[in-house]
Amino acid sequence: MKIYNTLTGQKEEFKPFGTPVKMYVCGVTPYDEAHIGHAMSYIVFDMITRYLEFRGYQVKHVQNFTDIDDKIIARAQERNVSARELAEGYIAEFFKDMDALNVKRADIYPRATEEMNKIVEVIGGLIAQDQAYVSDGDVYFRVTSDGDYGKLSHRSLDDMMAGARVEVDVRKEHPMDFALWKASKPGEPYWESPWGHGRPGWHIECSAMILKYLGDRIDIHGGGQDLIFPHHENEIAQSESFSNKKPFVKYWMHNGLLQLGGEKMSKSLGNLITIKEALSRYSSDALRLFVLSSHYRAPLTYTDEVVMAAERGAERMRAAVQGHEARKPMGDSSSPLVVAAKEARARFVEAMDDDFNTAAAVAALFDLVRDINRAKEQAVSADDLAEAQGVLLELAGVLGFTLEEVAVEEVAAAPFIELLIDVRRELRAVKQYALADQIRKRLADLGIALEDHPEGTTWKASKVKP
RNA sequence: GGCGACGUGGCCAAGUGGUUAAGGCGGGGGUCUGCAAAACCCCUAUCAGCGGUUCGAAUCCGCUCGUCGCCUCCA
Repeated sequence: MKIYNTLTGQKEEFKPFGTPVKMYVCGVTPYDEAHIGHAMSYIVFDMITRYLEFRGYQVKHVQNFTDIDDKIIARAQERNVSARELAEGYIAEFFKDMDALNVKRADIYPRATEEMNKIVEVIGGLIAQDQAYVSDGDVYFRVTSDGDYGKLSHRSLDDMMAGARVEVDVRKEHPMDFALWKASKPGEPYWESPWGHGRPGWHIECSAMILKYLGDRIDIHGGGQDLIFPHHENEIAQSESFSNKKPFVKYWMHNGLLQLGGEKMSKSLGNLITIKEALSRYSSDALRLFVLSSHYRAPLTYTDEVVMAAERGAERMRAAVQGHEARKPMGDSSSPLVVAAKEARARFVEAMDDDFNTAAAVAALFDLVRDINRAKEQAVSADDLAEAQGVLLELAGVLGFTLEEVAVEEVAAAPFIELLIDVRRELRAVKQYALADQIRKRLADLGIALEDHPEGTTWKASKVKP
């Protein structure tokens, strides 16, 4: 399989260093609710993890929490709680969101505040090698000590200086030098270090955690494209300088950014939609289909129209696996449906092997959906149908779809819905269609869709408005 | 100013040198239905513009127009 590597700008054959595949994905700074941009990123890397496992790789997945930084301190002071309490609360919310999105848990979730020993060790090592220096209680990384600084974002120090948006800071030797350790101000949380009380800079925690939990060379490092510079650039500089081993990361993977109404959704613009808000309107499968309908490296624009379209698509997939019953595989059926399922699988794998082309993989799934529905009308054997549905469920599962019916809060209302359906059946029996149709219409307005079949009437909750 | 991405049907989105340009949503017409819904069938594009390379280009090159991202906290 091939993976696009930001470092080289090319698709490369995936050859991990060994087993397990070591993967690190940048996590969040838990000072607020996670938004749908985070959802996109973690859905993407969830899909990548699931596919690697589907392809037989064992994956060791680490994701951090930046639970101490300026924003956390500021927010905690606003709310009059400790930085730790604030972070703790939003970490719990983050896990709720990820679970609701059916994002599989990483193996380890280290937190910056709990990795101070390793962080201090790495900073100390860099100072000892003269690649970092202490200045007024801060510690800075000396970018000129790293011969290939800028290789990930593909620009030179000269290019960056030409940007001219760098502030002059007398504490730094070079304007692009960045903080490894920040001295604390009075009243701020701090940790002990050889350079005085302070806290780690943003980039160093990831280097330290990777070195500690995965080693000095890892296979995949992921995050949003907005992290390429400066965050990941600095991580490479620190890590390779400290360990003297290259490459620090074999495949750098970056997802495109989610836009909202044409604008990038970002904390500074304040135009955020939280994951909870999105999930109150759409199913998690719909959000996932929305994300995976395009390539992970392409930017994506969130609009109600497009997510609603994904909701309808998700409903069609769900309907296709309805009534699936697990059966023993029958071996080699030559029925057209089973053959179609095999073809869908082959197309799916081919698409995914090409840098996780989920858009093409999803297309294969929808073709299988059509084949299954067609077969249902033609009353194929239960074994063949179960087999094809099983393939659809399996492949959809690799992309992280649950294909479970929309959870109905109205479940408590189910007996009443059944009652209305009974009444309506009586009305239809005596051809009181106007009343019968009114019941159907008003239930539809409440999000309950009725479907009349020769065998009787079924109902389901729907997120799609009639 | 520097670096980079992108522009495919009404909307979203694959395809990056050669059979009928995937798929989803929407729209139109059918089948089914008391009517619907769901499902199925059929229809709905020549790839921003111009020029070039080539036997042949959406796909390569150049220019023009347009959109966007990064360079600052950010997934």
